[in-house]
Amino acid sequence: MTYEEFKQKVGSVILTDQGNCPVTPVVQMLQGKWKLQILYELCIKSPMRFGELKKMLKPITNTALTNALKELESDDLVQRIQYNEMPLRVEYSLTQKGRDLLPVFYAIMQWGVKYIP
Amino acid sequence: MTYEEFKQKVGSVILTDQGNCPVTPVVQMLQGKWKLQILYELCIKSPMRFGELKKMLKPITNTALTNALKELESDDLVQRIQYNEMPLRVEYSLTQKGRDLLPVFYAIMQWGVKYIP
DNA sequence: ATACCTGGTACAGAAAAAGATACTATTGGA
DNA sequence: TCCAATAGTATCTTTTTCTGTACCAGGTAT
Repeated sequence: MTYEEFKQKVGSVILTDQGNCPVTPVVQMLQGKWKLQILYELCIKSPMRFGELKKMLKPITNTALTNALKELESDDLVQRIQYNEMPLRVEYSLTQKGRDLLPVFYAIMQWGVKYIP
Repeated sequence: MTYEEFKQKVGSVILTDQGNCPVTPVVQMLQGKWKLQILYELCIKSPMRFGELKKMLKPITNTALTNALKELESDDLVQRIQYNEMPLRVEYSLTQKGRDLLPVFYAIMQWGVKYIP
């Protein structure tokens, strides 16, 4: 994709607010030390339980995992379902909105293939 | 793109390190309050001078702009060229590596079109 | 001489993010 | 009655990031 193609596409698709980068809010939604790794685990396997995620993301703390999951949930990227069994079971999975990030991740990975050794 | 397609593509292309999200380092490179907005301005217009960027990104401070540009430069996403005229002129532009992020930004914007009202 | 232009630096303080440690609620079972 | 398991909370400290303010350097115009 060239500059010019990009400008054309950007211009016609979403550049309604002059000067405000439309990519920023999306990347802000993915910011934080753990969110992307959580989404990645949920891309690979879904649903996953709290403790399962914690094991995969070791050495994450309860606090960090809880906070990240809450934010992802409030952005509607991740769904939380609680089963009131004993012991308690809570499962996390991607929402449709979350799954729709896959092409973004894939574009990033293609860039990574070229530039990360 | 579905889960399964993603897993297949990820698995074959880049998932050599088990459990480590390959998207994370790229997003980390874009983190920080100003970097994306700088890249975005340089997508729209390139090259741009220091003062010109400062005007576009107002109310950014000198410190913040300098730091962000230095990091982008050290990641080889942005190129700095200094012309020793008077008054001094310094121009910033995207490198090829930086321009190759355009498909990523475009994928993000397509997602944004669907989910950001 | 002095003030002004561009493109920065230096440094202190405020604010935000992350980490460490301890604790809670539910309830099934020994 | 007390312990274990899961899925968290609560609170404090440390670390990182961001901001505000002042200043510098080379050269030019007055």
